[in-house]
Amino acid sequence: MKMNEGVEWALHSCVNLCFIPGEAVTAKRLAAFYDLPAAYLNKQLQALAKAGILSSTSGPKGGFQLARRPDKITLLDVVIAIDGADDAFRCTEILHAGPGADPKADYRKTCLVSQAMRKAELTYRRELASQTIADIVAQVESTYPDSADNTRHWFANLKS
Amino acid sequence: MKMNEGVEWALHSCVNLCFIPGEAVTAKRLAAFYDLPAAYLNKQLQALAKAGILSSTSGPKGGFQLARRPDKITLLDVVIAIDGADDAFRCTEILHAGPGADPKADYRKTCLVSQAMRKAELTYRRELASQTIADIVAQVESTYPDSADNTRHWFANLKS
DNA sequence: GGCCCGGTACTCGGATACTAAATGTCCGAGTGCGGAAGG
DNA sequence: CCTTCCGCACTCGGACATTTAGTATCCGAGTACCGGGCC
Repeated sequence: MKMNEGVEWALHSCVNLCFIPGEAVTAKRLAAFYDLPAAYLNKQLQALAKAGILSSTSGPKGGFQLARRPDKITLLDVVIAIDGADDAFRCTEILHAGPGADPKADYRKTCLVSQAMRKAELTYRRELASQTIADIVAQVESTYPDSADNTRHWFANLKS
Repeated sequence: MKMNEGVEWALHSCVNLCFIPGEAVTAKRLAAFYDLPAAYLNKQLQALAKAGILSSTSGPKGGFQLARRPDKITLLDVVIAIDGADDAFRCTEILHAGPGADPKADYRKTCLVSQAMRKAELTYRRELASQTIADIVAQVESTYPDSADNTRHWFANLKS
């Protein structure tokens, strides 16, 4: 069980975009901030844009910005945009191959093993959905106010 | 985020082993029950044995059996044995590359994004740890008593 | 007849291929800006 | 001097390699049983 690494980048990028409201930021600059491969980060940002989390603009003065208020973007939204909506535990309905199986049964719902795993994943997703980008930003502001200021200045000026 | 498919097999196999107490069952027979590739299932069972969940015996009349009581085997134990203990979300501490970073800081603990993700995973693991193989077996017994009997007979007799 | 011993068949165990997916890179389509030309 | 138009530089967007991890298979090490030989 390994989550796409782009999720980390996407979350941090969303947080950083919160510090630069109303302005399009290019993938290159977001990548330079953490010294990430720009082209690959761009790909992740595209996924966020396709999911309606970011809005993108082409051409000079183009870039990405949040498509909606940070308190309307949950961590689950970002995870699903980058990593897909599929459950980690995939019930392949092996019971179908077992003796005395009902060919028309939907074991994804009736199999108790599947139910137990699904139940756990549900709590996971519920927890992710309960936290928003705005929450993270607020925590950063209160816990590391200097860091927040530094980030703002870095993106405001061209140099670090 | 995709979990190893062997987890499903391992869980079902553990449940089935509960129906055959005190007897070693070969990987081949466990695989035949669901028409799975025997060699690959064997590999998963080895992982369970290495984790101390199953005990293995070589030679004729050999096979696998539960190494401890089913109510002492949590779903988390099985997941970790097959899929590894690493968190799905891997904090690569990209903050280290950011401006104004503290080289000696452990961002896996201080990074708020990492904390938020870890918090969600913790609830997931807690939920998995709260359910045992014995719970699943008990649910099967009460919900599908016929299925439980069928399984017992299938393993008792050589034919289905 | 009973005991011992070797061969055999069967099991797990780990080393070895194969396949899919994540990771990383590259080039093309589209767009706004800047400058030059003309009025 | 102001307006218009063209070329350019910069951006996202998706198609294309590369590397890693998951999937699957195979053969060797070990062990209990079974049969024959010996006492």
